[in-house]
Amino acid sequence: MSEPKVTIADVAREAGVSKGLVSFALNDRPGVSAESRVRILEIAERLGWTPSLRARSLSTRRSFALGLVIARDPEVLGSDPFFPSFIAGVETVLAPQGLALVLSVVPDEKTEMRTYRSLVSDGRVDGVFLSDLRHNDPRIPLLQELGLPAVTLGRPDTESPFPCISVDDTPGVAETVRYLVSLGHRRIAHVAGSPALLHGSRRRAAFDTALREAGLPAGQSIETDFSVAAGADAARRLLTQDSPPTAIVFANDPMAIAGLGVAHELGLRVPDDVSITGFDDIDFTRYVYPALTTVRTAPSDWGRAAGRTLLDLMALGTAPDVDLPAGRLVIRGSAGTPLRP
Amino acid sequence: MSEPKVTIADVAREAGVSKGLVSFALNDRPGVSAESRVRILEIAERLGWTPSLRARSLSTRRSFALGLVIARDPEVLGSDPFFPSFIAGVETVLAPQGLALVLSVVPDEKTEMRTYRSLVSDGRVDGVFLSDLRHNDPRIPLLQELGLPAVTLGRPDTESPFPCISVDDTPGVAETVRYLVSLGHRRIAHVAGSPALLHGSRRRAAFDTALREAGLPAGQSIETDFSVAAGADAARRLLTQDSPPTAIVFANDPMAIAGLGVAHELGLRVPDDVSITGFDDIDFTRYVYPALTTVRTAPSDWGRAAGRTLLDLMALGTAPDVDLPAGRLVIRGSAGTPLRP
DNA sequence: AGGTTTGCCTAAACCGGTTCAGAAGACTCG
DNA sequence: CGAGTCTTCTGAACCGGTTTAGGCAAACCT
Repeated sequence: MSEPKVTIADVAREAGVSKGLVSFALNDRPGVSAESRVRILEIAERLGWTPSLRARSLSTRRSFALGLVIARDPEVLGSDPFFPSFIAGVETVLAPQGLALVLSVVPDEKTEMRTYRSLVSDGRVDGVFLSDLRHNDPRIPLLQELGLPAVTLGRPDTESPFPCISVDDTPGVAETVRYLVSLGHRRIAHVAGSPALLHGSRRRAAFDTALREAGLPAGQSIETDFSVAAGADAARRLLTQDSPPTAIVFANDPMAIAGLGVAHELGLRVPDDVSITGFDDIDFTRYVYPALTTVRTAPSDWGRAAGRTLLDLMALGTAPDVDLPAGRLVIRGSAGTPLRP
Repeated sequence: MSEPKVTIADVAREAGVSKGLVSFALNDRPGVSAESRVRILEIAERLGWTPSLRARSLSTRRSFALGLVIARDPEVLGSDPFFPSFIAGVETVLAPQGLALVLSVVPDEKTEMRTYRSLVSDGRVDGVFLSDLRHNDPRIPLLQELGLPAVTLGRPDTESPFPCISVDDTPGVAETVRYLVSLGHRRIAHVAGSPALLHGSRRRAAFDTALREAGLPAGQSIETDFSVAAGADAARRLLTQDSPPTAIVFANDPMAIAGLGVAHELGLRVPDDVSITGFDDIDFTRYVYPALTTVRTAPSDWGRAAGRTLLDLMALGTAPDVDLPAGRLVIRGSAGTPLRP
């Protein structure tokens, strides 16, 4: 079956030159005559030579792979389409370069730190993506100490030596709130994501600011862990109290969809009795009823940008931050004029 | 920062023995006196030696990584929580062994085949998981030819040299149909998954059989690609025709949730006017309205079983098939007695 | 002319492990 | 006591590339 792998030594012998020269020719580096170069390439081709990643790894001390460590409760992970799309985006830039993606899904943050350490000490990856950025993220100093190139998904709130790919969630949240206000809403609540996560607390801050700018009093906010279950709980709490909000801004779509379910269950009409908005514009949003008004983000663009930036960083030693265009509000049916403001 | 990596040569020098002996001691293989062994281990420990995966890879011709290639439209991938959970399950068995998971998300089947080839020729992985099994799956002969250990997720419909992890979907579908019939439904339709995918066509066959066994005439089936959008389209077609079905069995939850949305949009009451059931019991099902009656499956158990089986296969050269317990129907509110049978 | 540079190439070391042939010493056995 | 066997260990080859030091000849000075 597996015909004996042909090595550069075979090519060298066939071409009557030294191993070193073959290596030079193959990597087209100077110091090889044009004539020899084509002959060597031709012979390598004819012999069906393919480079041995393992040998190359050993001598160049690179692994030709990038890492992504995801620390999330599998439950939360499942309902969040961010990662599949993000990964698909990353792959579009890695694959052409012959780089692989090493994925780790770990249950908690402690394991996460250990995982980074072992990825490095095993030399498994040449760089990593840092997602779900947290406040004062301990992974940044860790990776700095480990000397591993990294790209952060989101702008860290601490000093960071790494380039970041970020998108400002503020405009999307602000647009949402303005839209709701323009429809006549005055009691607007927010179901926030995890306050430990930067995008969670930033969306919340954006919400607070937007209310203030609309001249409204501070609204209710409930913190969650971004999970569908927590979103449902929060919605229930908000909607079963006295004088419930007429609109709820959810920090992500899965929670908003759960909110829709809760509203229906409570016999409330959406958007007549309560308006609901989401964030991310996942696949589902178009197909729930009423279709979800939400802010569109583009996870696969993140993936592409992150991949490119990490490649640049590794090749050039430095890479600029990337600011992705802010998400725009997509208006569908789940938000409307309140029946009883 | 990065202190010069300590190698077995350092340990050997320090212990006053040869490199070979150190290697033997470290891998605890016979031929080392108990005395030397502990001394070498002690010194390795003291020096902070850690094995170089790269060097080991080169000399043992193994990569200590397993591969998963996912060929799916990113859109479909995003709404399907199978893979995140599956991967989390796989990781629980890989991580303790120091194995990594190499993930590839590719857009189409052609790229998929190329990806397998390059994973092998690069020696990136020691084995792979074969998911989304198709009829007459070309990946099986390919992997056989490439000599790569593999585990199939689902039982292939062709001769296969690989162990498979499978679960029989028939009981779940049958239970669903029986339940609907017991509620009084007579016109039951099916929104099937992709006929190219084994689990798609098997669920459909199970549906047909179940109807027959209930003494009902063949029901309507619509084929889809498992995507939310296709599910919504199918639901719309089914529900807008003359004498629409009173119940729709969807081949997965995302489509069922879309079906729920379509029903609402058409002004139909669920379950009074139409009952809807899903398959998989994803996170969302509990939180849509009405909560989805569906069949529970356990993707992370698949992951664990697949991981263990692949490890066994690689270690022992053979591993038995695993039959996972069939999914049971989870009764919630989306299916009920038809108002107008 | 002699010395320096340049272009092309080779040999060998190196990356950090594993593995194998065989040496040296201790032990067994007839 | 000498041959044979075990155990323990060494040295070197090996995995398949990259990289460096240096050799040799032709071209380039002045």
